[in-house]
Amino acid sequence: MARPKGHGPQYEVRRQEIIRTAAGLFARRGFARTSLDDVCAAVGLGKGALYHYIGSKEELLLEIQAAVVRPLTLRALAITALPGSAVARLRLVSELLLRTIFAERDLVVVYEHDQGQLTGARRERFVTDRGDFEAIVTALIAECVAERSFTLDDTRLAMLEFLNLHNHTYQWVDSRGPWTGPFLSERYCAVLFVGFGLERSRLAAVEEEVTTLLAGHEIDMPEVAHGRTLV
Amino acid sequence: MARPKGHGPQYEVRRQEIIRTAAGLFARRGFARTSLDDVCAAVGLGKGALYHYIGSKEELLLEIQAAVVRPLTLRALAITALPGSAVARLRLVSELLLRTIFAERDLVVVYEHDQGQLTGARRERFVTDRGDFEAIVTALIAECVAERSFTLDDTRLAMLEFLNLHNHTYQWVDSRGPWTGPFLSERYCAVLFVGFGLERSRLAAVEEEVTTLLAGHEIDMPEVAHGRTLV
Amino acid sequence: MARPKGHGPQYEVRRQEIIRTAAGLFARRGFARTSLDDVCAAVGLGKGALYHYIGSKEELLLEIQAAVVRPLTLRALAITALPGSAVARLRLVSELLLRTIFAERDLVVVYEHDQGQLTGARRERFVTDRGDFEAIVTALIAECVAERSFTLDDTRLAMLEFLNLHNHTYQWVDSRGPWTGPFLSERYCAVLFVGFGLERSRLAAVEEEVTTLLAGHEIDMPEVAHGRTLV
Amino acid sequence: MARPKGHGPQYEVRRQEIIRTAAGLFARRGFARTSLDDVCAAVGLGKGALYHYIGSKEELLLEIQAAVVRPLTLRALAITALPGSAVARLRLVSELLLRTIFAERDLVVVYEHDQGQLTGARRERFVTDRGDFEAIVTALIAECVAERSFTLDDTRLAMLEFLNLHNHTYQWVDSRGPWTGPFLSERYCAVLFVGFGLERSRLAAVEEEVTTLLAGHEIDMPEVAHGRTLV
DNA sequence: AATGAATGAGACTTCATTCAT
DNA sequence: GATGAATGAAGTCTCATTCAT
Repeated sequence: MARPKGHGPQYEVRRQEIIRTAAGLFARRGFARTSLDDVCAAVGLGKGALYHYIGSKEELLLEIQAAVVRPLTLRALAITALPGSAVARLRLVSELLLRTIFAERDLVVVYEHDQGQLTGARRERFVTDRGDFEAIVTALIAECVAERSFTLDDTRLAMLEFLNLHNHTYQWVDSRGPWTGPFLSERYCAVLFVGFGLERSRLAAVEEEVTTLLAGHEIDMPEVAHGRTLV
Repeated sequence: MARPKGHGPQYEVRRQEIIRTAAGLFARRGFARTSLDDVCAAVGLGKGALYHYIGSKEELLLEIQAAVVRPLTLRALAITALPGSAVARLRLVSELLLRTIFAERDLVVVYEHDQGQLTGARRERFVTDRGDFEAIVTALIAECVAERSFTLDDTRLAMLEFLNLHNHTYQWVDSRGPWTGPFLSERYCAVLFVGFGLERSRLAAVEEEVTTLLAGHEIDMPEVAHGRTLV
Repeated sequence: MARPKGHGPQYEVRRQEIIRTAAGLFARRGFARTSLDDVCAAVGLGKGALYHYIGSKEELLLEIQAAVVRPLTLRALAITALPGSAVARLRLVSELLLRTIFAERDLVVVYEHDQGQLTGARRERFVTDRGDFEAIVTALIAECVAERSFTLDDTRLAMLEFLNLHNHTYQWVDSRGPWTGPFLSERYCAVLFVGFGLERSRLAAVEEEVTTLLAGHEIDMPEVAHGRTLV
Repeated sequence: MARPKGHGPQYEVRRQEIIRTAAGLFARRGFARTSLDDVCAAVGLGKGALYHYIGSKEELLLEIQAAVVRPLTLRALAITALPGSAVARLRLVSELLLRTIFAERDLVVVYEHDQGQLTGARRERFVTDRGDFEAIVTALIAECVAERSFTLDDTRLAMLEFLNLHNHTYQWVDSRGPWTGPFLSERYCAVLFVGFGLERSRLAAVEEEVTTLLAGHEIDMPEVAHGRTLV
């Protein structure tokens, strides 16, 4: 965040490279089990040089978290602001989430898994950021209820169900199935939306609206990536 | 010559006490961030004495994992063998899962969160154990399809959806909502089952069957526990 | 040494059993690398019980050392007192040494190898004991010179050569050659004695005298044992 | 990206210093009884810094072993390749061995004494290295037989006798006698060679040849060092 | 901008020994 | 005589971080 001035033009590039490389290691071995020596080796920098780019190991973790949740929140806000039914927009948020999980596996795995390693002010900031995103989802679900797409008495519980189903995907995205974000999004939402009270017959219309929205607007989302199989 | 090298009668009691105390610490601070010194302090033993009860830190982790997945599998198998519709039995497995999550928060949190810390043979054993449980769920879902309760083309994906929704609950069970396992189970299953193709009108009948089964059989499940709020 | 009174008749038997079992472990793994737990497991006793028989780990080591050097010294003294030429008696001491190395491999290995682990008074006692044995050998060599069997100007150096050649055998006795103590003794002495100035033509006579002495007197020596091959 | 991860120019110097200092401690107190804390104190480094230079305690031991056996083997090979009789060259190998024992007491003591502490692949490598050296000696002895200097039926046993006599010297080199390597070598070889069948009258000629070889060729050997007396 | 050396706290684990029963 | 539990010091090794160059 607050970086000393006077850095060369390559500084930020290198920095992002380090954050992503570190995320890859953290995702595989876990944050606590990965040493900064490992990071140095992976990045090709000496111990001292690494500290020119990161403030501390925990700061590095926070950068990873931020690299996930900040774009996610911005993009979800943009989707919320689109015209169209709330269900369709919720379906787009679902797709955003899953595309992100598939396209940024490492970052997301660290984000989901190593939340607990943050401490103090950094922890609070994380909770706030995550809360912002959850609020967007909750509001969207409430809109769905308002427009009579869903029949729900507890939008907060519905939000938790929505996020349970989506977020836990990080646990097996690497090792199972040859699915893509958009595919899983359609499937997840089919189950959730009908379960939330949407008439099954309306699903096709929702998908059509989603297609139209995707075609008609510049919606900022990660590219579609395929699941891989880990060694 | 070699007389039996047993343990005192208190040994196993103390051992379980240690496993549970350690689970509490691991759940809160994370496995990697919790030192055996912390465990010693919590159980009131010296470093050396702790090793009378555990083989190593990782062995301790495995014990925790086993304490979750082994009873879970046994109990799920017993439920599978009950008479009654497959949907009702799946609903009971859901309740088993959620009651376990609520009653054994600490153990479950460690089980779900610190899988990756196991290595070598211990890791393989964990994967096998988890696979056994997943197979039970998959089979039950297939039965639901066979009895025409669900309309699904991919039971494996359905299983992953089922477990995503349930398992991710551990992430917030401590800090949110004043819900119970049975309550969440009904809610989760209402969404999932209808999403999977069950007619909404049949939900009440399923619940009734569940009540009957619970009343009529000795079904081995953790007691109902309420959510708490962490500091 | 100073044992509390009132021990049952089995006490000393059990004690010797422990000493020999421990020697086996120490010989294989080294004194420092062998824990008393290992000893307990091998003997079939609990930790506490072991301390009824030994004063401490180092005391156990001293007992092993004593079990080697004390009989060795007594037996060597007895040989010295025999009638006959000094060369023949030196040859018998050689055979005593090598028979001991083969028959009591474990004890000897510990004796030779882990001298340095003794401390304080125990160390001094060890040095004294070993010095006693060396003095016997030196005196015998001096007798050989006196009787004109050897031509030497430095009996102490000759003693060191004699013991170098013999004692270092413990280093490979387990893994090499299918030899026996008496065989190696004849070979070693053939080289040494001729090297020390004995006329080669007299070797046969010495061997004959040795045979006569062995047949005509009750000479206390370990039984002949064959080398084994370790796994 | 990945730039060469070298070490500073002082690194190897410091490293050798550490290896030799550690050898001194290991020689006196034994490998197992010497802690890395002791080594740290002796070299004036913190615990962590020590690990910049060594991989582990056992690796340190291996370095010491290698520092003995590798030069020894190379130098013995060079001697083998010299012109001259086999006896003279065997006598030079003897002198090489004893000069090494005297000049590098600490390294040799550790080499001879703490072989058993190596494990796994490191142990195998040690056995191989030692075998190489033994093969050189055996071959030289066979040459002596071939040139009719010795009369032997078992060159392998002769090699073991040769090495027994020489190697065991490490056990007392510190505390006894004011001898030097060349002196002991002449004495040892006088005994061995005559014992192996060389005519005593030829000894002087061998010594003369040795002197000529030493004067006429650049033979790589440790400087002559005198025995010291330990506290 | 980068390096490699150094630090020092702290991690897991082992082990000789003692003690109540 | 014997047990198993407990102790507490010490051991090897790791690692985030700092610093002189």
